[in-house]
Amino acid sequence: MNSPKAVLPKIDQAPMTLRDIVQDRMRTAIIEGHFAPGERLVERPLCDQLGVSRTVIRETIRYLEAEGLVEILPNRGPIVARMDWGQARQIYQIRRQLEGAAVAACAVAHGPAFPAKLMGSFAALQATMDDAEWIGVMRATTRFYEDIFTEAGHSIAWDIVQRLNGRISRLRVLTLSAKDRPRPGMSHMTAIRDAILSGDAAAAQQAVEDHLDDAAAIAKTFLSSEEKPDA
Amino acid sequence: MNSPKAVLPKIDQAPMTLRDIVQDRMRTAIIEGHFAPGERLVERPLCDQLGVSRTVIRETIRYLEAEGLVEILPNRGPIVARMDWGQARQIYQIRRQLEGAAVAACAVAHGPAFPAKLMGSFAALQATMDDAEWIGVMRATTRFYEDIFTEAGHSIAWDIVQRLNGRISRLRVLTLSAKDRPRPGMSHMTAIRDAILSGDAAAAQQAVEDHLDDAAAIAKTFLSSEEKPDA
DNA sequence: GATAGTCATATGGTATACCATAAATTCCAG
DNA sequence: CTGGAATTTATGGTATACCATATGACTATC
Repeated sequence: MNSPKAVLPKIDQAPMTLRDIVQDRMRTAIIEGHFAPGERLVERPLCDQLGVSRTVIRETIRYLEAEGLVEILPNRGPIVARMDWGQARQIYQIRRQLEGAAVAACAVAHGPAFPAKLMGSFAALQATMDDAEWIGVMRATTRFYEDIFTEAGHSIAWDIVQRLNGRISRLRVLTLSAKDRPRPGMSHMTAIRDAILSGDAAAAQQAVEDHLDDAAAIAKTFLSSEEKPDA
Repeated sequence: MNSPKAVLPKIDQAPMTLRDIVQDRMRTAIIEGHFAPGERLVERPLCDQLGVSRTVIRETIRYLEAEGLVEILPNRGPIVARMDWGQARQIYQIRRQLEGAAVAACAVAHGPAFPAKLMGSFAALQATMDDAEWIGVMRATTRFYEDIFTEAGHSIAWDIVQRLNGRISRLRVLTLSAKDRPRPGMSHMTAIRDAILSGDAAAAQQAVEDHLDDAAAIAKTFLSSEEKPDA
């Protein structure tokens, strides 16, 4: 009755409620920059655009508020969360700790099937580096790290890191498109991969920390220049 | 025209929307154990109990879902989030990193007014230790750590720690009421306080890690015994 | 003409009623 | 006793109405 190829690979798998769809759409819209930070998220226009009721929109906004992607101004309503260097600095610091621990744990504890898997997601990452699509690079980077966190068994830390990444997505885009540096992260990524595969936890952790220190430094220049045009 | 003393210090300060109140109530109800893990949270009864509309309840549940206190079963609805040792282990591990970093930063960077403040919240904590009210102990502990995180400027990490604490609140109660150990945490707390006030970052971090390793060990015995009655 | 007061509009917040679906339970027939 | 159908229950989803507040425009008075 259905398509002949899809026998029963996945019928539904995810009940995918309307809320989930809207959540996903709005989250990616914010992360990918279709809404600017500080921009108001007016309910009724969103209802029209997405074709859903206010209830769904409001529940979604609550969820994204808890995620830190949206903030509520008293008597004004929700806006896309803003970000200053003070917050970004903290986020990079936390990522440093969590990602460092994850790669270290992964380096010493990965199973026999893992190297092939990591090489795969690394190759995919490398492939995205050629085309200038930052969105593809970000997704491939996410998958690469997801493999590491999953193998390390750090699922909760991965959850936290993903949310933090959502909050600094704008900065990540800026650091990726820093053209003066020819694909800076790639050498760090290679170092991370090699250290993990060779079981060198300390080196892996060091590579992650170097990578994030770099990214934080770039992000700082951007944030400082754009948010302090007066000083 | 108004009260003569209050010229204009603060009129409202917190608009305190209904959602905020309900959120707070349900969060503390879950954290303080008035709802058991796995217990269903049926919307309409909650509406009656709290005297609010479904909208508020639903938005609150979305928020708590994002916080990890509530999970949604497909086609069943929300339940109080469950917890196994695998998750708890990760949470204690993350807390170890974040709290360790916070006390270390606080030790080396606290201002001149901070020692008095910390002594105050520590004294309050000590006072709660006498009466067996675990809820008071938990609140005092929270305030003690809040002072530290705030002074260290780690507000985002504090946010994360608080949410993680919410998810393991049941375990924290169990470790607190472990009667065989006569107030075990207090010596660690004293060590943390002294190390911070003397500016010894390494010692402070070590004390935190010892404390959390202890707590995790106790939690593990509880979780293993109650969740593996068959093995 | 400027200031102050009033009014209208837009938005957020809340409440309620309604429908569809899925799951569990109950009940009936074989 | 067993299998299946019908009912109940709860949720997801939607629409709508109402109120409070904030903002901006408009008007009236000095």
